[in-house]
Amino acid sequence: MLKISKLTDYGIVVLNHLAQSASLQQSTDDIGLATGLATATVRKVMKALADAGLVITRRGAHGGYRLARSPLQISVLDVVEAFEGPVALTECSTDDHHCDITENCSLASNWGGINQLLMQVLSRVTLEDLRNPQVQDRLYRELVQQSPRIQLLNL
Amino acid sequence: MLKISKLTDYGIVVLNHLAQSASLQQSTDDIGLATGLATATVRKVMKALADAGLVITRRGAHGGYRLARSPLQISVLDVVEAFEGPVALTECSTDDHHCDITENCSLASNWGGINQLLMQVLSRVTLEDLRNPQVQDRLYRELVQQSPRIQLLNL
DNA sequence: ACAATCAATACCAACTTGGTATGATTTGAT
DNA sequence: ATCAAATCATACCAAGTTGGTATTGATTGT
Repeated sequence: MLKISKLTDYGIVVLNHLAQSASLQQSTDDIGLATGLATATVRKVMKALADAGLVITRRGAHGGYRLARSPLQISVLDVVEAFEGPVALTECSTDDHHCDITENCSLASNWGGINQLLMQVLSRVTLEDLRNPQVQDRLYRELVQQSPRIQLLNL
Repeated sequence: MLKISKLTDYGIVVLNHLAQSASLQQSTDDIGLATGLATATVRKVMKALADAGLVITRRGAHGGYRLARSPLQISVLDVVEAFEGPVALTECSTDDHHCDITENCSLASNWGGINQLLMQVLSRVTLEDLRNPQVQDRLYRELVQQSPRIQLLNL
């Protein structure tokens, strides 16, 4: 599977909706109505998004949520991390790698590399990309022609 | 998290061990001893690997397992799929995409693109790469200079 | 004051995952 | 043939995770 959680998926859907509604303040009810999600669920989703700083909330009457920044500046990685914490394919790939398999598991260091790679990819897909189907072109161009990337891989 | 399952991780560890032991036939006990995993668990791991055709089994006395092909020809994607089935970040990204959110969830098509991208990355990291830390160099070169990739992205 | 709205927490059912056990089947050696 | 060494196929269960909901409290505008 290697799948993201449903909550993360909902997060994307909600953000997408907020992006359409531009500067409009949206209440959880509004969002629930528009996306087909139960408002209770929406609340949970919004909290994670707010904690991650992806949306700005206003409490009280006529309050609600709006995007914290442009859809071009919100990456899939941002959303994934908002709901699931830092990307760590294995326990080895976190900072404190303590294998219970005391083995000469020299693989650890290299998992880190793959992690970086996946994060690179996810961080390059923006909310805007998800909405407009030119993803592939942009990604290809960025991955292929940007050289700063190599630095991130050489750790 | 966006993590792989422990079983998948074990799979990599076991394959790594088999790669070290080259042509040697290894029993589940051997493997368990070498990797620190319980033999019962090893058996479960081996079944998945065998079903996926990554190892070749020989039953009966003096039986055991060995790699089905060179570590250069076994990708991380192979192993991930062996344990977790096809990579599908969201339910939308599978073939039969039926959102329960009847919404204009036009995102579906684009998730597919990201999926492809991740699979590309995972399929380019081989077991051999995991063992020798030149992963980054190879990956960079491949991702950057191979052009056939663009075809896979244009679907 | 009041109503609208988010915040924080807690809860629970359903599913997934990790690990183990058991009995059947295959193979090689004596 | 017989027996021991192995894998095969299943099934099981405890523990953790996930998804969804409810409840109570805090904040804001009118």
